[in-house]
Amino acid sequence: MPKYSRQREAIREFLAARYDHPTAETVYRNLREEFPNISLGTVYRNLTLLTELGEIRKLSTGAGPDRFDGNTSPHYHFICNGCGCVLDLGVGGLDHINILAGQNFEGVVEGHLTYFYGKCPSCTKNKKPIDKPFSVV
Amino acid sequence: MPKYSRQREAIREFLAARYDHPTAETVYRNLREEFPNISLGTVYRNLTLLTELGEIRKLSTGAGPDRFDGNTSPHYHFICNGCGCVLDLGVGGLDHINILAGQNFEGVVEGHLTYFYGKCPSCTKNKKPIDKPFSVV
DNA sequence: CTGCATGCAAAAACTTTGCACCGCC
DNA sequence: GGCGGTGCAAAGTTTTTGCATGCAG
Repeated sequence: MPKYSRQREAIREFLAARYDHPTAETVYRNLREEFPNISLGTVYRNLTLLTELGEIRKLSTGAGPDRFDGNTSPHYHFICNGCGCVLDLGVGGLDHINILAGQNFEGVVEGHLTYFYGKCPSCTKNKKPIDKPFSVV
Repeated sequence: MPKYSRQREAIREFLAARYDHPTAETVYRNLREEFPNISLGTVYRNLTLLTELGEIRKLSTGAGPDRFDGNTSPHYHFICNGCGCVLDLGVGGLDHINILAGQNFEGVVEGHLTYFYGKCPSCTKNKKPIDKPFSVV
């Protein structure tokens, strides 16, 4: 078990209170208000540790830096092609695709990672993407 | 339409003949046999271009560098937790999960990206992972 | 006190880009 | 010949790490 640290606790709380899946940089900038001397290295170290402990989830979107999610309950993510925002989806019960994937396969399928893409509610209504695509601070 | 180049053609052919989803670095090292002066920048430029043209696919596995797939037909990928290899799966007909994901969601779900995880046939048989996890050259 | 976590900075890992020259059209 | 592609190298972006110091147990 790792030793307690105020920094790690603050990172955990910060992520638990946010629903926009911030990047390490965003966590760092916000944590500096409470810890003016916190370093980006510490943020990365703790994000990695919390991910390994299963207390947060890391999202690798394939474009730009990784994002982090304080919500570890089983759920899926939606990435908007318009503005780049990352949203939680309520969908569940997709585990059957592991069975489908395991058919005609000699190995063992233990799980899957899925990202859904499309237009978020905001971009759907506004038809045009907002000014700053993929910048979510 | 981009102008023909021997380098790009060689990259396309190299990927079409491989089924192990090589990284840019691997493409580079292999191409240097035919083009001793080819640069990593050229490899990256062409991999990006071919991806945009839809002639190859880019795989962002979330760990390590991106990989590239010369097979653009619709299929899914399996990533081995043991040795890190990336395999093609024959499974199809997973599009219904877009419908499921779109329920109770105000936006528009246009597609999804899924990676399956588990033990590849080799790691299943050998029980223990091979010596060099995640190094596929 | 002892050792793990931090802060700081350097470095690593991966990818993109500016520029002069070369080769396709 | 003109312009797009290449080679080379430098720089950009994201993440990791070495080391001295500080705080938790």
